[in-house]
Amino acid sequence: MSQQEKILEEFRSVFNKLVWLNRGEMEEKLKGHKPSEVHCIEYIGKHVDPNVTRLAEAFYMTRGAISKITKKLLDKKLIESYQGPENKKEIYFRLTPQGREVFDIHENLHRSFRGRDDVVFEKISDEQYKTMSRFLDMYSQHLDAEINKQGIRLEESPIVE
Amino acid sequence: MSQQEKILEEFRSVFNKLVWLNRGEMEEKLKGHKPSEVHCIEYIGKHVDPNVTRLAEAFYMTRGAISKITKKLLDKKLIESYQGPENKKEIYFRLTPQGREVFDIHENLHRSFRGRDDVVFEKISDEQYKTMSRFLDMYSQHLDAEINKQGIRLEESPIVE
DNA sequence: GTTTTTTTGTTGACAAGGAAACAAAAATAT
DNA sequence: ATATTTTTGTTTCCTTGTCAACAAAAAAAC
Repeated sequence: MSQQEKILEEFRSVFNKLVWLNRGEMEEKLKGHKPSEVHCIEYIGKHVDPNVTRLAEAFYMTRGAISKITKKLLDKKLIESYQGPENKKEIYFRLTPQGREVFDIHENLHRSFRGRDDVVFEKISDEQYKTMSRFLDMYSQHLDAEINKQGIRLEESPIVE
Repeated sequence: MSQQEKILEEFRSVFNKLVWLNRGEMEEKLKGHKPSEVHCIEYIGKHVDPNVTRLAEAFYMTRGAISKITKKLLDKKLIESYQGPENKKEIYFRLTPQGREVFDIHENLHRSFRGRDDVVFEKISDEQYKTMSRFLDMYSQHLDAEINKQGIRLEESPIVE
């Protein structure tokens, strides 16, 4: 196995563990709310004039899927919708007081997760941070370029009728 | 945003891009086979006497889900099942020649993905590798310990009737 | 050796999310 | 100004995976 594969595999493993570990506590403290619902609440609480389309883009999900989630949140009175006077098409969301409660619980959980893992991050020097950050930036840029190539290639082979 | 959150966010972003980018080509080259099916084929091709339970554990999925996937693969004649003489309960899988073809295509794709990203990894020095690897190891161990705590806590609160 | 418990694989009911079709509104072209 | 195209949100149908219940086999307890 190459160094490349080893590093990526380790990333993946750490991520899986992190997700698995956090989900347990999440489910316990936020019983009755699905992860995707909490996710939406978090986004709505942190952005101005969020709508179905923004949420979909942020989560790499379809508008249809988000539409269903926000509908459930509206039914539960955790969010409410509003519109601007100059646009009758876009529908924005804001948290209700009950939604804000869920939002706060979630934020506190995140803080506690961060605290739990502090011991690890304290041992990282600034230089080590920089090394990793630089690597991730490089990789990210490289992938952006490759995604761009893909995009162009797709456009270059249009459906002919 | 703390350094901790920043690094994790960058990890997540790189991963999303990687998945997104690779999936495109995968779907193109392995048309007619779902990602989860290919995933199972890969595992079956690389392990001895794989069964539903092993696959489920490897992918963090339920046995039910795996059972359905392997059923589809059996119908497509990409895998076949066999049993040992001393055990009438466990059912193992192996690739058919057709399944082997899919396996090989998948392996080649992986090689090409690796080649595509070589430019990035070539720029990483051995020390930088070590830094990242050490960090990931530490984090991984820390999470294992935390998961253990969770496990114990769960066992300590049995359902009383 | 018999009984109980655990493991293994399968199935059916259910929920989540994607794809596509759609209507209404907005933006753009002409 | 009008016609066309794009954007936005919703709904329906379909696929995938989870959960719970189950039967058969194996393992463990007694």
